[in-house]
Amino acid sequence: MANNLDPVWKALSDPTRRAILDLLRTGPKITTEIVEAFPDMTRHAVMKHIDVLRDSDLVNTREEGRRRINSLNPVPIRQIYERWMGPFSELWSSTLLRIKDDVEG
Amino acid sequence: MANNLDPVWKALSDPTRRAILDLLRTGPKITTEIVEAFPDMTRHAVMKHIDVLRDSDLVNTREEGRRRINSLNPVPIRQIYERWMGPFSELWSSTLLRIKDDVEG
DNA sequence: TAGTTACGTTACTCTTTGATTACATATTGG
DNA sequence: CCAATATGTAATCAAAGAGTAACGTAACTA
Repeated sequence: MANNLDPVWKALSDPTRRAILDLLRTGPKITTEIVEAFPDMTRHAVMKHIDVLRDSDLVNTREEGRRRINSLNPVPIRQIYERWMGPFSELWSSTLLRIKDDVEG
Repeated sequence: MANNLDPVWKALSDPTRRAILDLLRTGPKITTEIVEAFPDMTRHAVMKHIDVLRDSDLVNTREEGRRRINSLNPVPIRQIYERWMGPFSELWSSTLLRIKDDVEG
């Protein structure tokens, strides 16, 4: 298992890629289905994003004939939460945060 | 309150900036203190990272004489968790995930 | 088997980003 | 006041990232 989450952070920094992950949350999709969900972009641009997601292990791809079935791997997202966001969550319940919410809300 | 979390994602995608946030988790720091925590980088490089963190509202800065005191704002991190990671957390406990873990582990 | 479908590879732009260098300003302690 | 401290601005540069375009291959199906 890859232990360095840097590529995952990089992958998540792009809104298109996060949208692809949102899409895959509803179930596996073949590449063409994903491409068609982004009509403002060329097929190749979307495929590059899928490549990045696969390289960072956020998406698994298995081939079935001429189709490639892409499915979400939620493990790296969970790792980001546990390893990095977890420590910050202590601050979410602090008094300072509540004050800030009051001021801004 | 800023509602678009895109700049926050971008800010978090850089390991140096995440390290700065980790540092600020222990309490507010003046700019020079942060700079000195990254001896492999020039002062300006670190300051630019602080600028990005401030622009994305992850860090608040107040001036005190010739010093700038930088403090962590955990709110955007919480928002990322709630708005984006939360929906995925359903999958963390799903059967699909357990099967996947078994296959890959 | 011929044409359509699904996907891949390579190469080339254009923009953004991370970092450096040089110069400048403001504060403060002695 | 003056030198050291703390920070800021501007110009520049290299590398990475996002997107497009052109061409190619393998598989299904009618």
